[in-house]
Amino acid sequence: MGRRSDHTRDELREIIIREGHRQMEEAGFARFSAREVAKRIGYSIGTLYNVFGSYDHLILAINGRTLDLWLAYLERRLAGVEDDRLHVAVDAYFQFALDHRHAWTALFDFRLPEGEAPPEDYAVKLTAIVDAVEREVASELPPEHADKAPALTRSLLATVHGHCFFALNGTFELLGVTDPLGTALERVRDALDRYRQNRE
Amino acid sequence: MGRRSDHTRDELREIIIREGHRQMEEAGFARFSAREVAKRIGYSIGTLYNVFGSYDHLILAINGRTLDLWLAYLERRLAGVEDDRLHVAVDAYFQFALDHRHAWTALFDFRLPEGEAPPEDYAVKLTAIVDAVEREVASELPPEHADKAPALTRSLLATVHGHCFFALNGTFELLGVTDPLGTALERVRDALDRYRQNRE
DNA sequence: TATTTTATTGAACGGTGTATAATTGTGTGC
DNA sequence: GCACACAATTATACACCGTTCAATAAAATA
Repeated sequence: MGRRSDHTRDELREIIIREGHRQMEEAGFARFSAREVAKRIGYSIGTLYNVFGSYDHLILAINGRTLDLWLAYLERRLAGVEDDRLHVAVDAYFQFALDHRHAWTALFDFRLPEGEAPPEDYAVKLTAIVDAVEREVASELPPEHADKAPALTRSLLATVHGHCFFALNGTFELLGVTDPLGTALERVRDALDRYRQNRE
Repeated sequence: MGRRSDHTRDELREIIIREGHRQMEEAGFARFSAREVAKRIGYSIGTLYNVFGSYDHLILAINGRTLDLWLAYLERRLAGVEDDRLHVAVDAYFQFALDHRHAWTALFDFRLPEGEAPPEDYAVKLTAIVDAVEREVASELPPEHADKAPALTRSLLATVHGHCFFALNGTFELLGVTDPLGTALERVRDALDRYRQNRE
């Protein structure tokens, strides 16, 4: 068969990503299959490779979609909130991960070949999330420490990530930790206290 | 061929784990292949399945070996150290991950099927590492807060893990973070200050 | 020595990502 | 209106993967 003007290239791209993301949410990274995605949308496997070039690029596109959803969720949660916005942001981190277990986990299961950098649009999506959190961190810092916001934001994200990761992968359950979110929030508060009390 | 008394079952187990671990360090979780391990030790793929029962159990055995090496390294680093032992422990966390990138990452890339618990000996190995760190955390806490050591240890491990993970998977590089270890150590100090200053 | 037990094999199966030659519908120029 | 060129799509082939299992051969037992 030849050209099938049902869809433009971009529409097809969108269809594949949508179904791919659904697949990722259902099956998880380990069981994800590009062939299965092709089958479900009624295209052949070859078409996926014409559109994305490789398995890795398909995964990057799907993970990019997850980042989009993540940022949108974060902004929705923060909209209109006046008090404790950073608290809400951390809670949203956990809640999104719990609501999209497999897709969220896939963000960290996938790794590019050594030395290869992620495409720019992927980096942009990630940075957008970090920037959104950075705004909340900055507003919690006293003005004289405003310059600490970027570095502190990245450290707090790592901190929260560690707690969230251990909560989802069963490590905390194995170790008897019962309130990962509450614990993560304690660590965030501890870090902010460093600057609120003018130590160092 | 039939019984080949070159090795006992346990010796063969050991041989497979040793070569499997080597393979894991070289290729990483995504490219790891049980068939390749079999080929390299001169046994057939069927034999691996007779010994371990499944791919998952083979991986668990290899990851268990990584945990053994991790604990041994941590103890070696702490041996004879008198000051700043917790600092050394955190440094050892990072250094082991860097020295055994692929094997360390595989600990977190691998996930058992939903609802399945890891075998007890795996849990024991993990707990041993946590306990070793807990001793150092406890010795940093004032006596009146000794009861906080278990929960705080698990939280600090998650904190350090998050920083180490982002350092290794390229996230920090993408975000311009230059000193992941130093940043993690700051977060550890912040958490300890909560109890050293008698807040809350 | 005959028989049972046990370790080991390797082929078969259904799945994967990847590459590419062949095919077919569409749009263009004559 | 028709032939041609283009571009999208497919089907097939390939080399791998984890998994299963009947067949086999060597050691242990009787």
